[in-house]
Amino acid sequence: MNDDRLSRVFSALADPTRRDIVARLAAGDATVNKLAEPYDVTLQAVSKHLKVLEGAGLVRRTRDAQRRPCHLEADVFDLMTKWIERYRRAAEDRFRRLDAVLDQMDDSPATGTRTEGAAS
Amino acid sequence: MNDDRLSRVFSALADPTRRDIVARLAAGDATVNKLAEPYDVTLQAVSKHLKVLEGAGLVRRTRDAQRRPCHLEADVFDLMTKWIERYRRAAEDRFRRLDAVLDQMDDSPATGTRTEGAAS
DNA sequence: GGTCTATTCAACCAAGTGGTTAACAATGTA
DNA sequence: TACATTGTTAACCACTTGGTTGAATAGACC
Repeated sequence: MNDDRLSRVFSALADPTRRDIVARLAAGDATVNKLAEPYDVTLQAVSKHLKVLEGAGLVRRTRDAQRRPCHLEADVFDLMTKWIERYRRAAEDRFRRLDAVLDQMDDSPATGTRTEGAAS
Repeated sequence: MNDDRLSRVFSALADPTRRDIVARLAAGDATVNKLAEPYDVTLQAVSKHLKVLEGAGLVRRTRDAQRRPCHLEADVFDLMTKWIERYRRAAEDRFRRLDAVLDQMDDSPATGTRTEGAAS
């Protein structure tokens, strides 16, 4: 289910710590310890965050001896931007159409054509 | 705090029902009852969802007698896309740089220049 | 084998979330 | 005024979440 995936991605990014992790991973791969350093939560908490990010497909973890380097998976961003852009564009188009209608009303204000709830 | 706002937006869109509401509002304003129709949850649940969307700045509610028409606020999408695009681009750039490094390594495989953890 | 390092798993806890039902508020209508 | 419509608020419940501590796993090093 694509819907579920989108939910997991948005949910994962709803947490500031996780967004910060993503931001830092955008600059380069890093281990769990390295990632946990700046935050004043336990290593286990960060490990959990990474599991969430991995579950959302935002992060991939490889192996390097005991280390578990984390890598940002940029592809998933597409899923989000596509969803967002789709509805943003729809909303903006509708807004423009409304503007056009209002302009037209200004041009000929006596036609009596009401546009109440016109945006179907 | 901008951080907090971003958290609320992502969190709001993490729910499929709320995303669906946004999708439908992109096609045009609607009342709470109208919005609640297709879902098999109570009106109160939908009302709560709308409150969350309003809190995230995704929806604005006006007044029309007893009715409370909901309107999609497209501006907030910018906040998300900006955040997403920023890190997507960083990740992709880094990916391209890595490609370039690997290409160069193919060209001259005997230079001995290791690139372990090079993406600082 | 023993130990250090890196990371995860398990059990627990307080707070938050999505849902419910029941009651309330506000506005139009007979 | 009484009633119907539209929607919110309040109290509650099951489940999830982000955090903790403590124990376990896995590989490197001596």
